[in-house]
Amino acid sequence: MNDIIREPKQKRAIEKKEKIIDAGFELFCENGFYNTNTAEIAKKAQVSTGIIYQYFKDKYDILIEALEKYGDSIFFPMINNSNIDFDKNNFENAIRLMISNYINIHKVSDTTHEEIMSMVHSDKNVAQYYYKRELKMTDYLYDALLKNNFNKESLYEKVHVMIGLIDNLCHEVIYHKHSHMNYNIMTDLVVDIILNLFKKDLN
Amino acid sequence: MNDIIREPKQKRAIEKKEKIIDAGFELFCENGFYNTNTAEIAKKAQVSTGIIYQYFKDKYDILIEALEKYGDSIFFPMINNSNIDFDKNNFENAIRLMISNYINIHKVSDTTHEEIMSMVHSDKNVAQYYYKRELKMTDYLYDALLKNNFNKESLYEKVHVMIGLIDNLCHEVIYHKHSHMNYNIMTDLVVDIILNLFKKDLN
Amino acid sequence: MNDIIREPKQKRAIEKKEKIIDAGFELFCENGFYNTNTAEIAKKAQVSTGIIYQYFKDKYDILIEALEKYGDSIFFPMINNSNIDFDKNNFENAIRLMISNYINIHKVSDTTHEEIMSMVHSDKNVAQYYYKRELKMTDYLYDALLKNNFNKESLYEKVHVMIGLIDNLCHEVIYHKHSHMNYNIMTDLVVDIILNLFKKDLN
Amino acid sequence: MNDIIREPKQKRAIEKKEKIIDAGFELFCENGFYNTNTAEIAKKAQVSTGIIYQYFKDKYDILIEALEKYGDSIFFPMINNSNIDFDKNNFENAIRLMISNYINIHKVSDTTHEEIMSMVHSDKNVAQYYYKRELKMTDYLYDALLKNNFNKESLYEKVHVMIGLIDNLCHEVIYHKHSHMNYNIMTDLVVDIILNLFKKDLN
DNA sequence: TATGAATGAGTCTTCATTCAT
DNA sequence: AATGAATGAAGACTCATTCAT
Repeated sequence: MNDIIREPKQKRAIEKKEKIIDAGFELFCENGFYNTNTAEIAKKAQVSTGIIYQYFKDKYDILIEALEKYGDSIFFPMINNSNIDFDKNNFENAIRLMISNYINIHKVSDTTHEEIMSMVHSDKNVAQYYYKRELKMTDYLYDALLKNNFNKESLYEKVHVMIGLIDNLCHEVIYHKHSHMNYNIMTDLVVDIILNLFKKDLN
Repeated sequence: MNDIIREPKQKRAIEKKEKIIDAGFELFCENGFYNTNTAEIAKKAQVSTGIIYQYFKDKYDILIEALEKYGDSIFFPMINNSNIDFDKNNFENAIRLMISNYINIHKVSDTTHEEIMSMVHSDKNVAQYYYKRELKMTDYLYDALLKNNFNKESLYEKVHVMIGLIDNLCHEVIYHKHSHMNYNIMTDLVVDIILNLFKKDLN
Repeated sequence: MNDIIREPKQKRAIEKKEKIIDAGFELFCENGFYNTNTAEIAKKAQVSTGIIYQYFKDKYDILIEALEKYGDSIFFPMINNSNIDFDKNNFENAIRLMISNYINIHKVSDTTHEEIMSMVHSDKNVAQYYYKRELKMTDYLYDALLKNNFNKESLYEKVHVMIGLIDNLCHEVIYHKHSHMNYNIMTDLVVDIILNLFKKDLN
Repeated sequence: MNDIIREPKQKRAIEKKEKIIDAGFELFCENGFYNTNTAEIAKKAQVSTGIIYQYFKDKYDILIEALEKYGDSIFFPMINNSNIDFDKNNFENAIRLMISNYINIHKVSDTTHEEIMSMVHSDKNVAQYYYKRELKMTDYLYDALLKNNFNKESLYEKVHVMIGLIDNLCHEVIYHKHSHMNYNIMTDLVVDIILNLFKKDLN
């Protein structure tokens, strides 16, 4: 294993490194880590195979750097790109918006999310990133609700339960297709539960 | 590929096949599918590499047969081995029992569940098994509640939401260790939500 | 390697050995020696794999015994099953009959002849059999012509050349399909040559 | 299967590919395709096993490329390296020269020709090459005779019969060693037949 | 005799990583 | 810094042959 990892400082070199990260991550997300080889990554990044090992310790290192770069947008995209208003008067809308955001994003990049979650479950470092982002997301919502004068008591736990509910619901809608399940009912159920969680705050 | 797959009929042969399935599955669960090779499986099963291919089409086939064998107990162990009483008067206890069952089982086999979930997310066939079991679990609870005179309306969806809540909670307790999180509060929260879901049934 | 090869004396055992030879030879002729495995042979012969090694030293030995058994009919089938009359007055007919016999037989078992010839070219023992049969065939024709009062001088060589001509012609007709070639002309040419070879005898 | 087959452009790489082809072909010709493994090829070519699969799809692909390279000189060497004069006044000499050429070349590379012919009989692609070369050879002789004012009628068929006669004779001389056969007589016989074939052209 | 389960050396092929240029 | 050719260990799978019953 090469132990001289160069940290690129010239613009072109930095671009090259980025290209490798992007190409690698795209392939990992499409086909999984084990089904992606370095030759493919190099080809997609329009780079030679040798150069990869100047910027990265090994193939796995590409994954790690990619997570550093794309963690936010990949793991919890629902808050990343949109500014949702969590005003008490708008709360139900806010929740429904989060749900539809989540579903839409995942519908677009189907395999991506699955391959990432696969790695979350099999690799401790990927799991770390996932949990870190989950925490960040929880904190973000916690702060947003606090700013909107929601009661602080058990707020952290409530937020976490809320995220879990939305997460489950969305997966159900996107992947499962259990034939007996009525997703409109289930969505209303989830929204009701969340509103109920915060009922003291909302009137 | 060898197309003569023997279906063992003699007692010793059946035992041998079982041994391979068990050894393979244990290794897959410990190290993941890609990090387990056939030589290791053979060694752990105290068997030659060749014999594997008399009973299984390929390495992947071992995984599939293992899922067939252990699917129930692996995917949704909380109901598998215990008979929980879902009488209305006992409902809160029943829920708390499911939660502690779940947590206890998973604490024992830490990596197992994670590696399995990894495969659920990366392999369509494993995912199939998972969803099938999830459905089975939902049906089981649905029937149990119906038998105890819970209202049929939206029952299926409620059960599914309930399972999701418990699932999330348990993962949180077992893996996450978010420092700010109070798990007693969170557990109470989840129990409350579930009781609330069925409040019309419970008084 | 097992060095105790049993020579079966009971009727059932002899039948079993024959069955193995037949099954093996059929498969060798269909798919080639290297693409045939002992499991297939055993299966086709309705016999266990183990028993093969009681009657045969190894897989190759099956081939050898099969050649012993089927050499005549496989290598030079044109004279094997038909009694052709080589009377001088009927000579042209006799030749044309040999040609059509040859073509018909080979059209039926296309791969057989090819796989056999492949082995003739790669295996010294198979080659031996081939040459032995070729000689036998030559002798047979030699005797037949002698009996019909053909001149003895250079007869042996003439017969050999004749066989070669017929052999080539038939292969051309069966396999080559050279687009520019007119096979009727070629056949007449070959017949003429042969008649000419024996012109002193024929008038 | 690796789908990145490199077409080498640097001189050294091209040499390496050639080395693999040569080593592979030599071994195939010596021991047959099935009795040659990639490790041997790599060793003989002074190359690592891995590199083989950068230049060739698989082991079989080496054979195909070798045929492309050596097909002419292997299949019909009698015309390849010598310019024979087919002038009518020199015709008998030309034929006798072809015969001795053929015999000499084959005496040198004994197993080669046999292993190749073995493959011709068992592999459709190799057969294709053989037939293509045979055709080329026929065309070459056809053109040569035409240029020397031989009659066009049935010329193609005559040439083909001639090649077959020479082919048979040479094999007889090289391999068969039939004890009763007088090869001088047989050679004279074959030459006579060929002269007779073209007797209208020759006086 | 007969079975068919079992063996394990051997085969092709892949791929992360290194190295000569 | 960069290339891409080269390495070779490792992996999945096959199959002739042996062995326990």
